[in-house]
Amino acid sequence: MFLEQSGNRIGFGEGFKSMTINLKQLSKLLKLSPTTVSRALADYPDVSAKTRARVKQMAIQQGYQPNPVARRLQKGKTETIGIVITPEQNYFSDTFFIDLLSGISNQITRAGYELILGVASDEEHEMQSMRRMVEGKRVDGMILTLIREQDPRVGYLLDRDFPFVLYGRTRETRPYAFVDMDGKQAFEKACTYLAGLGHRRIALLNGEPGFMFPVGCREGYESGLFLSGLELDPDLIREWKHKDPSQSSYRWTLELFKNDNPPTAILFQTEAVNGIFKALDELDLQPGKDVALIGYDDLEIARIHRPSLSVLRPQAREAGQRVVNILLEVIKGEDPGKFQEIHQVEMVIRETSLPPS
Amino acid sequence: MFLEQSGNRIGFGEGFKSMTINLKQLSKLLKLSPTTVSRALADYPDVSAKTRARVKQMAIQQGYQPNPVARRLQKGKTETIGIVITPEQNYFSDTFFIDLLSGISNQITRAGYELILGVASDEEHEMQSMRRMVEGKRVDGMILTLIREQDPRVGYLLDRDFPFVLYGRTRETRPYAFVDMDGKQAFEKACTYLAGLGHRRIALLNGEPGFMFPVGCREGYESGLFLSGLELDPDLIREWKHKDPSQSSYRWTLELFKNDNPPTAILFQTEAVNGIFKALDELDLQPGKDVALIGYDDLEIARIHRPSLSVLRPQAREAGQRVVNILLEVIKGEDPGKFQEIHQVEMVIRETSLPPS
DNA sequence: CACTTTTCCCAAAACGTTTTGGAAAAAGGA
DNA sequence: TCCTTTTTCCAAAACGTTTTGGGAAAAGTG
Repeated sequence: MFLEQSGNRIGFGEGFKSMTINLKQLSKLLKLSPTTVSRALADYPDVSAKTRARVKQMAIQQGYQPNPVARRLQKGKTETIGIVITPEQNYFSDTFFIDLLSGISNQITRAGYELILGVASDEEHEMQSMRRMVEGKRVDGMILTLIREQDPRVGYLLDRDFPFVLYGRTRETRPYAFVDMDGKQAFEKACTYLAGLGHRRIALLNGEPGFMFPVGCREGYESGLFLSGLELDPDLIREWKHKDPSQSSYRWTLELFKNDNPPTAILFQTEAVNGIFKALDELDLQPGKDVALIGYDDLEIARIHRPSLSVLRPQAREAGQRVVNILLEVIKGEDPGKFQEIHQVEMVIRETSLPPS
Repeated sequence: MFLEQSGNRIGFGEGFKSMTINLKQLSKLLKLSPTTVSRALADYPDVSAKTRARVKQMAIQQGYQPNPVARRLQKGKTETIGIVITPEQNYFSDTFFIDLLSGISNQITRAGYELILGVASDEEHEMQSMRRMVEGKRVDGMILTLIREQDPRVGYLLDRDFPFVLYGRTRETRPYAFVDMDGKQAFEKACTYLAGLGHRRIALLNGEPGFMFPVGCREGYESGLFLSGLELDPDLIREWKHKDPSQSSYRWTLELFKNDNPPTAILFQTEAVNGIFKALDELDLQPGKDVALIGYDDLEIARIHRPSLSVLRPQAREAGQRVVNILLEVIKGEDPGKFQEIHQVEMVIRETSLPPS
């Protein structure tokens, strides 16, 4: 009864489209000025409680929603934030990135903002897509992922004082906001755990150089070895490629076991697990039994595989939410240098982290 | 020398932000009216070639880009299209969805449009996210994926005559635009191929019921059996779950081989491959040798695995591009019923489609 | 030359909000 | 009562475009 009084619906199947009412029409209906209606809805104190209630009720009844485009023009804000993804350079390990995106989207919606997505094929298009968003005044802020050691995007944005937050870190002396996972601490933890079990030959199958994340992984690995009184053997470190995680990790795993003194344990990013499993299978080594394994990222394969894979589990969803909340602060004018968060990563012990046989 | 004349840059590291110039300023610089400048840039015939050239040159020199928000307000278009994804209900088989998204994003950018992304946790939030975009006047059109047999989104959009295109199909009598893969033809092709090799017991490990895609797969499977003179045995059909593709397909594969007369070949969606491999391994059956396998979707695992997996390969990128081009037509007012495309799917024969042993 | 047509340009309005800067009415203070 | 303060509302401007509806000058036509 309430809703059906809505004076705007004429027919049935076709009245829907005209259901949109704007501020002027709403104000006419209320016999008030657009100013007052706007201010009532925005809870300004200079409109009486009575009329505010009346306005709000009518707004709901009429299904009024301010036109976001008009609001944006007036406010000089796009209420939009941008992100560019580069599928070619993988990291699209199913759950991980989706969890991150899910956390991001969640907070963005809650703030009444919009998320616009760019998909780039390579580094150059990545920059191009970002510039289009920034210089075309299409977004108020940017979220950057898959950060490189030397990342031109960061310099670009800092140069023009444009709000942004990194998921990750880069080598840059000027202050900027970021949310990062503590890859170093994670790999250190995994490494000392394995050493504690008695492993003396622990290998690292690391991500591609050039990106920032593997740097922390390696630091943690080295620090873990040191804390456990183990020597670093460069022969036990290999790096796979984003373009082809499985193939390259397969090759490097085989390589590792050509060693006179092969590893009894491997640390790696879970993306590379298929290649490792395949290589071990070929070498007649049983994962978990003959070689201990701990991966970074808790992908589906890690849970489904038998033996199930011990992993380091970053909370991507929470990180995504933080990234957005921070970005909104930076957009408001807060000092980006204040927001530098490093999140702990938990270790999930499953079946592939046993003592050496 | 050319660029450095740009009168707007003042300092160096901080002049960037004020580099944005608007139409009024540009027109003042040119000693023309904003009208003329706007029309010159839009290639209207009522501005002389000479001034048009002068305007365009100055626009480039000054780095002028029309403010998209202002343009949208005036034009009454958001120049934005929306998509909502639901990671929980998977289908996020790495390359597939990313390829689709990549094709979509590609065409959207080329048209000067924006792609806004919603991430929903379930069916309800999916609808909610879409309604926010539509009723909040945030988009000109919607792209729908992961279509269900009875899909409330389609009815909703048709009811209010809002432009949209499906990637997939649904059960709906009113005309609507879609781009779909010919799952039926693909599975029929795969099925007759296997039958041609001599397989007589061909199983189907199909996607979750309720969604539209598995319906076509089953039709193709049944039709393939029929064309090959084989009986349909309901015992050879099982369905895995989106929530947990690997686990459920693992269970159902084991189930299939409890049969007195077990299959010698399995058709399935590649997402389910991990569970199948695992089950076969446990049963001491060699993929390709003891059981022929053909998956739908050419994921990375299909190429990396040994033996490599024969697959049906949809051209997701091309489909994504078509979806956008069609949507732009529908937004222009073209009849959606005119755009109903079914794309062929190619079969890639690798190592898991041998004759029965 | 006088008239019509074409070429080229522009002032003003419009898109739908929010913000600015009052102003009228009501309430409070003397 | 008169003056001041508070409350409540609103007209007009602004955001940066595009579109509308001319209008002046130039070119063509007889």
